[in-house]
This record gives sequence, structure tokens and C-alpha cells, in this order.
Amino acid sequence: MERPLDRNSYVPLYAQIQQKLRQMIDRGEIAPGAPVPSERELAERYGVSRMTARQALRALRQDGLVYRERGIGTFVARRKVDLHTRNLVGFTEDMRLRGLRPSSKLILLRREKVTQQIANELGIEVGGDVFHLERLRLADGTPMAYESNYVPVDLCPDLDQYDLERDSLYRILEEEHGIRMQSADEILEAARAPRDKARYLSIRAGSPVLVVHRVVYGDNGRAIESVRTIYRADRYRATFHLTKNTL
Amino acid sequence: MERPLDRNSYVPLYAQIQQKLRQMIDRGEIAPGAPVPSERELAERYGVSRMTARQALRALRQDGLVYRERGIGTFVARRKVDLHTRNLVGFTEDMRLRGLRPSSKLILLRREKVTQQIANELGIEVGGDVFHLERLRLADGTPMAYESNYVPVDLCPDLDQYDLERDSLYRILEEEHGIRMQSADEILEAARAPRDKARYLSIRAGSPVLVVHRVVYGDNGRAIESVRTIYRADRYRATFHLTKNTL
DNA sequence: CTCGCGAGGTGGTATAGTCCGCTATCCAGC
DNA sequence: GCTGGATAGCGGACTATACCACCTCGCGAG
Repeated sequence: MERPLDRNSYVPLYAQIQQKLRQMIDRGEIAPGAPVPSERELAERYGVSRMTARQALRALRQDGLVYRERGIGTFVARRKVDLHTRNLVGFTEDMRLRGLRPSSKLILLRREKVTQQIANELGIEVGGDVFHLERLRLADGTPMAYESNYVPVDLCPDLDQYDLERDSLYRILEEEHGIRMQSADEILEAARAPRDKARYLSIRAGSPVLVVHRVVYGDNGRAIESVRTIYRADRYRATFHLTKNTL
Repeated sequence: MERPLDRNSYVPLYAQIQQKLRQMIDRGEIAPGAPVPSERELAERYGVSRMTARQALRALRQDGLVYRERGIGTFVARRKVDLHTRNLVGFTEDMRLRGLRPSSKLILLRREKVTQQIANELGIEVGGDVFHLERLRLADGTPMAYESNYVPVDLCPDLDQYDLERDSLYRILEEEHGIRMQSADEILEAARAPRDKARYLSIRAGSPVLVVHRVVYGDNGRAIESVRTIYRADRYRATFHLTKNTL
């Protein structure tokens, strides 16, 4: 009845179990509030050790899909807020998760000498080369955000060879250059739209906007990009899921 | 040279190691970019198994304090953004971490029949009783935010017996009632300050504000509170640290 | 009838290993 | 000088086992 795990896959066993459980939850096969199989049961069912099954459940809790009670069990969380909490994804993926069709209008793409501030954020030397990318980002064809990226040139020297109106920056970095994102720092603030950005966004200057400043780090600890995104306040809300870091 | 671990403590060994390493990093004893002791070295130094040492390092990575490279080692992260990323803390703790002195002005505290929307967010029945708390929140004596909380009465029937101008709601729930927060969903958006809130915040009506809507869940999966906080955009920026959930 | 206690379940912590893929280093051989 | 191989060290994944604290539930003693 149960498709077994692929022990020759490069996907770790705990990730495979995690994926199966996530599917069951997403499809509603386990109702909110209902118990998920216990660590010991998963271990037996899939022929893995308990510690491996445990990792799968721990990851699901981290994502907010389940909650766990000592002495009781693990249960599907009943949350009212949107499930697609921004887990380190770019605009393209973010919009897709919200059921919108993302597109872009290229404003600027060129090599520049990096400024003091950006160099500081990226942890590179002042005067180094970066790609400066500015795009108007649309959802279902209407303006949603104005995004400005800075990426060190040495990470991706041929970035200007891609069609950044149709392609995702993160896809290029990840799939074409093997640069995997590991973590990010974000600062969110409210502000008034400056005149030039307001024009692109089709809103009046001074309208409220949500400004998201993000520095993304790769799995070698180096900064991959610094990006500043100005969202129309009337069309975008940022969602997060926070977890107390008790493993 | 090294203070050993307390094996009789209720604090898990991995948490003790985690704390020691965190101290060393915070105090700058290990410079950013410098290697942290390896799993095997920690295991030997503290007389624990490697898996235990591993948990400590994993938790530090989750917090963004270190990054790990296979085949190389674990290193202190060099980040430019503030360290105090909002890890599921309330206003009081948030301000303290920012080096500000928090205080409050009580606007409203009463029992109410819960509305449809709040009931939905809290996962309780419409018509149930909740405490409705509204406070103006100050940092170093000047208005910072306007906060509106809803807490189910049955979680904390004597909430109105406390001095909520001087006390922290989360402290009361946690220390006096044993209600521990486990996770939270947050929605952040930019907006214009409504007239009544603007007056409390000492800003002009229509000024941009950062609105944070948060639902906090306890470790039994039940919603603890629904809170809506309106921050002055000129005084507050929300910071997050996001991690790819590969444990 | 109620109370208490234990059996058996759960997640949390910890041990002690194995195997793997990756990286840096260093040295021998070309 | 450069290349290739051995080696040592690293984190990642996984196993098998054990004990703990906690909870629920049912059974038996009073």
C-alpha cells in the first residue's frame, strides 16, 4: 500500500518521508488537528531508524505544518493564515505560490563599481564589480513591485547574457551556476513611494509602500546578493512563519 | 580551562554547548569567518557523543550565527544586519534587544464576546470570551507602536488582575500560567495611519505605518493570541533571519 | 462506585558507532 | 614546475539502542 523509499536516491531518506507526509497533509488526507504517524510508526513503516523519521517530523514542525506534544503525538496544525510563508524564495516563486502569474520589465542591467554600502552588505571590497539589476515586477500583468538587485560579478560573470525579463535570477544562480541559497537577512519597513518608483508602480507619489531589504547568503557563508524591493502596499503583504528554535 | 557541562541540569547538553558557543561568538572570542570547533572536537572536549555536539551546531546555524561547509568546517557568519532578528518575542523583549527601554500606556482592557474574524484566527467558537487589550507602546519614553491583543479568557482567566502597563503579556502567560509559545504566523503590510491611532503615535494622520498582524500558537497547537501592532514607520523596522529548512 | 496505579504509548535526549562525499594538504613522480 | 594519489579532517546521513518525562487509559483494590 505504501510506496517504499528510494535508498539509492541523492534525496535523503528523511526528506523523502517529509515529502510524503507533506503531500498527505496538503491533499487533506490527514485533517487539521488529526494525528500524524508517530516517530516509531514511521520508522517501522519505512524501514528506517527512529532518528531518521524524527528528522522528517522536525522539519515539518519547522515549516509550521504540524505541532508536537510530548507524551501525546504529532498533529496537523490548524492555521488560518496562508500556508505559503515566504521561505527564502524570490519574487517569481513567491507570486506562483500566491497563484499569480509573474512577469518582469527590465529597467537596467549593467556592471558597476560597487558602492561602500553595498560592498559592506555583500562583504566584498569597495570598488569590486557587481551587476546592478533593476526590474519592474508584475503579477497577472499589473505592477506589484520595483526590485533592485546587486550581485557580485565573480559569482556569475555572464549574468548579462540571460533574458532577465523572462528568467528568474534565483533559477539562473541555482541551476546554471550551482549557487545554492542557504539563508537570508531581511529588513521590512513602511515608507512613502518616491516619485520615480511611484510612476513605475502606477501609484501616486507618497503612497505607502512596503520596502523589503534582503541580503541572501549561500551555503559557503558568502553573500550572494543584496536586493531592495518596493512593494505596492495595496497589493502585497509579506507573510512569515516563526518557530521557537527548540530542536 | 573549560567549564564542564552540568549533567544533572534540566537544560539539555546540546543547549548548554550551544549557549557556550553563542557566548564566545557574541563576545567576539571567535571572529567572523573563523572556524568554530568541529563536531568531533566538541564531542571530545565536552565528553558527549558527536550527535549531541551536532545538535548544538545545527541550532546555531538555524539562528544564522554560523554557516557550515561539508568537508571544511563550521564558521562564524559575517553578517552586517542586526543580530537581534525577531525570534518570536513580544514588544518588551524586542525593544530590550534593540537597546531601548520599553514601557506602555494602557488604553483598554476588558472581556468581550469574540467577533467572527478573531474567533476564526484563534480557532475558537464565535461568541466565546476573550480579553481585549489595547496599549500604546513606548520606547525610551516616546511612542513606538499601538498594539491590540485578543487572548481567549479560558487561557488566562485572571489577566485583568495584572498591571499591563508595567508587565509583559508574554511573561504573564509564560511564567504565571505555564503557557509557552511555540510558533507564530505573521503578516506585515504598509498602510496609512488612521486618525485615532495617529494621535496616540504623535504622527500625522495618513503617515506611513508598518502593520504587523500576528497569531501566536502554543506548544499544544492552540492559538494563544491574535495581535495587531501598528508601528511608526520612522522609528521601527522589522528584521528577520530566514533559513532553508534542510536540517 | 471512585481512586490509584501501572502498562503502554508519545516525543525528547543521548550514546556510539558506520558510511559517504567533500576538501585541503603534502609528497612522490613525472 | 606541475600533476596525481594518499591521507586526514570535515559535515551529512543513517543505524541501533537506551533512558527519560509525560500523557492516556483501563483495570483492580478499596
